[in-house]
Amino acid sequence: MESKKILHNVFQNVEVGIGEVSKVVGVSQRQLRYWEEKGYIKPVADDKSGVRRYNLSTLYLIVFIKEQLDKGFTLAAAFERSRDVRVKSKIARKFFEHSFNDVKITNSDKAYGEIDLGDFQTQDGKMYHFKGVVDERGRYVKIDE
DNA sequence: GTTCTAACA
DNA sequence: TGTTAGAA
Repeated sequence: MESKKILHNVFQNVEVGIGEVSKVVGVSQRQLRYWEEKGYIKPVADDKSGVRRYNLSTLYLIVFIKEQLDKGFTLAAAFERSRDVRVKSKIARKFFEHSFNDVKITNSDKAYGEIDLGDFQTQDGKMYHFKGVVDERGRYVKIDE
């Protein structure tokens, strides 16, 4: 199997217990159970034992909510923000679909390069090929003629 | 030793 | 939310 897919499966199947999540993230077990009761998070379904395990995406969500709480947001507001993040990520992924297939390194030491952003249609219907450039001038977009 | 539910400060 | 009790 393709190594990329293998890694994807590995990450997808990572599960962490409530004790470790609580200790590492800094959220009490009581909170995690309460958030679940509120419907904000969901432990891995296929666990008849009653012991909670969380997958990676849930772990990310827990970390995000914790960060928002630390910033002073209420639990409800924190969860609503996490929803926004998911939607925004989806929009961004859609926009940049297949855009990172080709990244040309122009300076390895300084991490300069050109990202092939692909073809984009402007509002007037014309198609252009864009490249995202990172170099000594900063970061900017370039139209590939 | 860890996690669960339920109840109460 | 924290904490505690009693069971799994």
